[in-house]
Amino acid sequence: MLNHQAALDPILHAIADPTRRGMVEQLAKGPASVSALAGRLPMSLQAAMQHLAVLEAAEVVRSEKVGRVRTVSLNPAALHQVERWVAEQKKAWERRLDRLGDYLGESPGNERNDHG
Amino acid sequence: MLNHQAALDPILHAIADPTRRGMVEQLAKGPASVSALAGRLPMSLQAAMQHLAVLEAAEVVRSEKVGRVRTVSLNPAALHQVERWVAEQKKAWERRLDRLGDYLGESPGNERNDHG
DNA sequence: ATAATAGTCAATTACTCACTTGACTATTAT
DNA sequence: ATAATAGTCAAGTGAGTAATTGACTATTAT
Repeated sequence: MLNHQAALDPILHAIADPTRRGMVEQLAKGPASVSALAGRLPMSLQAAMQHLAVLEAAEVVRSEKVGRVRTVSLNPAALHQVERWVAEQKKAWERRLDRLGDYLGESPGNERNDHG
Repeated sequence: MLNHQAALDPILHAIADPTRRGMVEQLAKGPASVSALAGRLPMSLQAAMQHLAVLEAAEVVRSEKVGRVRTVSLNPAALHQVERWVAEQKKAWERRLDRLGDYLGESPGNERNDHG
């Protein structure tokens, strides 16, 4: 509930869906139109557009309309943010393991947990 | 809907929630009991346990009960998988930019999109 | 033995989500 | 001008989610 990193929320929610993740994978290879993206999917164009709207609201994706075609492209910055958060957690985890190693030296025993 | 990377789905869904992401952040600093995790949160213990169940089902977290206390700890492998997927997308994106650079040489112009 | 602690199970509720269908607007091709 | 293409808006449905409350079981402390 606390504001850890506001934008991560919608970004992660957006890419948690396999349909939307598929769109991101397609877009990683280059921009595409709405119908190109929707074309492969076993669902209505409208459903695909709703997925696109979720991706765009999360700023995982940007789009621009020229004539009657809207071209969608990936915004790598959003993925970058995910990568950063994950890296931070892994770093914290490894820092802890290092500290454990220092304290324990070579004697094997139980880890100390922070319960309470 | 297609099976891109089965386990990513529940993992990303699990960490898309700010409460659960907060738990992961706490666990990155070291294992904790259920009540230690729930303690800080503005919700019932039961609600916190349901979040924990989501994290555990996704294998973002593991837990073991000794006596009356269940100790929860992070499974870094899950975060690793997220990192890998994100890295793959970024790699594909950069590969494309490189190719574009090759084709265009030095002349500035429109990018070619894969519509259709 | 009693009480406090730590966790669990189950049922309910309000809300969100992933679709659907149907009607409609612009743009481009014939 | 007509038709086909590309996208949009809106309303509705069924399933899933995040929370609640209440009742209950083990374990540990006094």
